Amino acid sequence: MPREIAERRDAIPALGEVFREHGFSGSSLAEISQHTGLGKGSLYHFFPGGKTEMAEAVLDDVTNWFEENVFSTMLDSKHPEGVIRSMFEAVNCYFRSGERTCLVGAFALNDTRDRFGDRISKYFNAWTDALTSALKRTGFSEKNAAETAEDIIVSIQGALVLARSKQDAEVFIRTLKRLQRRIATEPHGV
Amino acid sequence: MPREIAERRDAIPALGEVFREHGFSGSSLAEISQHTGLGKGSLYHFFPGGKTEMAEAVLDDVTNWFEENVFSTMLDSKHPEGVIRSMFEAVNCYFRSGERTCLVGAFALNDTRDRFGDRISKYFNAWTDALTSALKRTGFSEKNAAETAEDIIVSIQGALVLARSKQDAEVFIRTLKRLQRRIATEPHGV
DNA sequence: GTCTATAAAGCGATAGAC
DNA sequence: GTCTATCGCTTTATAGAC
Repeated sequence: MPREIAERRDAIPALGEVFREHGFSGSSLAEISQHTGLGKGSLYHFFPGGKTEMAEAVLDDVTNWFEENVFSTMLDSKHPEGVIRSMFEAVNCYFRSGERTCLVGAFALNDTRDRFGDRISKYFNAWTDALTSALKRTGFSEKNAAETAEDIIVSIQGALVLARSKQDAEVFIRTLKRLQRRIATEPHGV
Repeated sequence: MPREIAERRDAIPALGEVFREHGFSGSSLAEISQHTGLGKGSLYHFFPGGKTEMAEAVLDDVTNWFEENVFSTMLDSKHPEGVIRSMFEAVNCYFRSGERTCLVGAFALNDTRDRFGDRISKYFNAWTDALTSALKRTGFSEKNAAETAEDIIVSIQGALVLARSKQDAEVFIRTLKRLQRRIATEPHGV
């Protein structure tokens, strides 16, 4: 049986939890060390760039997860309706029905964005492009697909903010349902 | 001519800027001292509770601003349509058309929420209640008013996240326009 | 690859002179 | 009310033994 943390990538999930809970500047190496079970020596061995490199690795991991599990199928599937439904399922699962926050969105709201701006842009641009592509293939006009994709991603992010603000995950669940209802009934043209 | 910072409340705007830019744990007393022009001695004279009391004062100030300039008229005005339009104008002005983030929302996304949970809840509950009240008086059914109010606040918060993530304030401007269009054309019943 | 020790700087907060 | 000096602690990061 392999050790729990034998290589760099094994530490990523725990790192993500720490950054999600405390933010970037609120995450100390002591907390990171405790939560990953790795001493400072090991942490700097795996991440010579220190905390910054750890956060970069987490952001890359988040984006890769979405690329592989969500975005890729949205860009080329023959069944865009099913793919969009799958996106909502994946989003609901990933964010634990509103109990979990979006690390990328949280990093964007203060000067942490200055450190990781390229990765933050990349995540949201990839999501926007993939969803726009899928919407177009369900019959949305070019312009309406782009606007609806933006609307959906905006609402998901806002629902995460409001759900955590009010300590009411139902806000998130209601929002996802509302969005799905809307794209099912809305006129798809301009 | 009075001095720029002669009493506690004069420091609040600068404090707000620092917390908005760096987050709570990322804001050091050195930075706060520099940006407010107050030495540590003065800061602790005005805010004996230290950084926590400073952030509480800023959150209270934000909520008071919204109470006085936005929420109060929404709760009792005879002209709810105009009041809702005014809300969007005030929101657009306050958040500088998407260039400024929401301090309350940003605090909510990590463990900073644990320190200020009551104030964060209060802000969003007051906003939700005021907007729901105004929507009901424009003819929305009880249930639809509550859901639409939640939708609008969710979208505003999400637009702030996405605008800053993509460094594109147009996301925010487009979202406000879209929301106003929607409440003007949507059926108001259940 | 993991540990301990340690450096050097920064942190929040306090004390006391003025 | 504002200042400087300082306390005690934590921070990130490195060095070197194992």
